[in-house]
Amino acid sequence: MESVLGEAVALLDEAGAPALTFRALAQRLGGGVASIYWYVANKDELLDLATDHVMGGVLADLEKLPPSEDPIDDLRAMAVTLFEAVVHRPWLGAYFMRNTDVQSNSLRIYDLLGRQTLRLDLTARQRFHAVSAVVGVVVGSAVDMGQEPPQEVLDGAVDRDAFLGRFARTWRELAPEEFPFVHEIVDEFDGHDDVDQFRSALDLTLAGLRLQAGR
Amino acid sequence: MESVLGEAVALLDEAGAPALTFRALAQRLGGGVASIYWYVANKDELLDLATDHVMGGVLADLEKLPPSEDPIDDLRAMAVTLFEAVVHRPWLGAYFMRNTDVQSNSLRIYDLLGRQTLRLDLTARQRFHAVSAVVGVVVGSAVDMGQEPPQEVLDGAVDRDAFLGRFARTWRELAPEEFPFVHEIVDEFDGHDDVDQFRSALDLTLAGLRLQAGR
DNA sequence: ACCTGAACACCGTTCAAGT
DNA sequence: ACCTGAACACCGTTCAAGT
Repeated sequence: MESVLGEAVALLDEAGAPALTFRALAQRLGGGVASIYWYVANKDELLDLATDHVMGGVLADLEKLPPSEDPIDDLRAMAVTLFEAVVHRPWLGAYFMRNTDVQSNSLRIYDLLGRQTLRLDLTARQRFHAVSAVVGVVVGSAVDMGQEPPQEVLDGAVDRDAFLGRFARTWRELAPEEFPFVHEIVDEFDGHDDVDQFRSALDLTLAGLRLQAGR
Repeated sequence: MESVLGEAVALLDEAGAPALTFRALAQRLGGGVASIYWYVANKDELLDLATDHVMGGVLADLEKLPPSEDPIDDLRAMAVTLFEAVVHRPWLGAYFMRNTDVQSNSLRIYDLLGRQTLRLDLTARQRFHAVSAVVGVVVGSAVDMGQEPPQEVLDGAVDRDAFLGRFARTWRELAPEEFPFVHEIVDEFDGHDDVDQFRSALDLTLAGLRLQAGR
C-alpha cells in the first residue's frame, strides 16, 4: 500500500497528472493492472490517497514552524509552506481537502491553519471564512501557476520567460484605447515571479483579516 | 463553428466536463467525429474556445454594470458577476484566461476588471497583483465549489445539505483536543452557503486592497 | 473548403481464475 | 488475503478518401 502511493506520487511528480495511469503504475510496481484495485476503489480514491500521502510530509513541516506572538504572521508562514508544497504539484490542488474521510492529513493541516484564527477576536463564521479564503489563495494560486506550462515548457523547448514574453509581445500590439489595463501591466507580467504574485494575493487577504480582527 | 461551440457548451452545462467527448458532440451535431477537427486542433482548444464563447456573454453582462464613484465597489460588483457565471460551470475555471490568443473575450474581461485599479493610487505592479488576486478568488472559489458534488449529488440521490451534513457528523466525532478548529467551525460548515463563502473571501481581498490604495 | 468511416493507440474498470 | 490476464467499453486523434 505504502509503495503504491509512493510510486503514484513519483509518477505524478516526474511527468504530471496524465502520466498516472493504472498501467504505468502497475509496470513500476512490477505487477498486474488489476492488483491496484485491491488497494484502492478507483482512480479518484488513488488521487485522494496520493494527495494525503504528500500532505503527511507537509504536515510535519508545518508542525516544525516556530510560533510567533502574531497569529496572522503564523498563518502567513503556514500558508507559504503549504504553497511551496503545492506549487510543484499542481495535480494536488484539485484534490486537497476534497474528501476528508480519506485525507486525514489534509484535515489536520486545515485544523492547524484554523487554530491561528482562534487567537483572533472573530466569530466562528468569520474564522471559517478566513481559513477558507487562505486555503483558496494557496490552492488557487498554485493550480493557476502549475497549469501554465502548455507542454513546450515542460519539454524544455521553451522556457517560462520566453513563454510569458510571447504573450507580452502579443499584448503590446493590442490597441491601447481598447486594452488600457493590459498595457499598464504588460511589463509587470513579462517575466513576473509566480511567488511574488502569490504572496501579494495572500497579503491582501491577510491585511483584510487583520482589519476584521481589529489588530 | 458557432454551432460546434454552442453544442459543446450545452453538453458541458448539462452533464459536466466528462460528458464532452468528440463522439457525443459529433452525434449532437449529426456528423462524424473527425469533422470537429476541421474547426479545432484538439480538445484543449475546444475547451478554450467554449470558455471564450461563454465569456462573450459574461462580458456583455459586465459592460451593463452601472459604474459608481468607488472603483473598489465596482470591482466587487464585476467579480460577483463573473463568479455567478463561473460557479455553475466549474469546467470553466480551469480554462479561463489560459490562452488569451484564443480567448479574446477573457482578455477583455481581464482588462475591464483591471481598469478599476487604474482609478486607484497604486503602482503598476500592485495593480497587476490586485487583479490577479481578485480573479484568483473568483476562479478558485468557483472551482472549489463546483467540484464538490461527488456524483450522488449530481444524480439527485443526495442533496447538498445532506452531503455537507455527513461530513459534519464525522467531524463532530473527532477528538476536540486534536481538532479544536474543526469543532469551532463545524456548525458553520454544516449547511453553509457557497456564495457567502465566496463573498467573504472577496471582501477580505478588497479590504486589503482598499488599505493598500489608502482609501 | 468541408466532411466521413475506419482504424490506432490508448484509457479505467471488471471478472473469473489463480495462489 | 493478495494477485493475475484477458476482456469490455470507452477515449482522443489520424488519415486516406470522399464531395
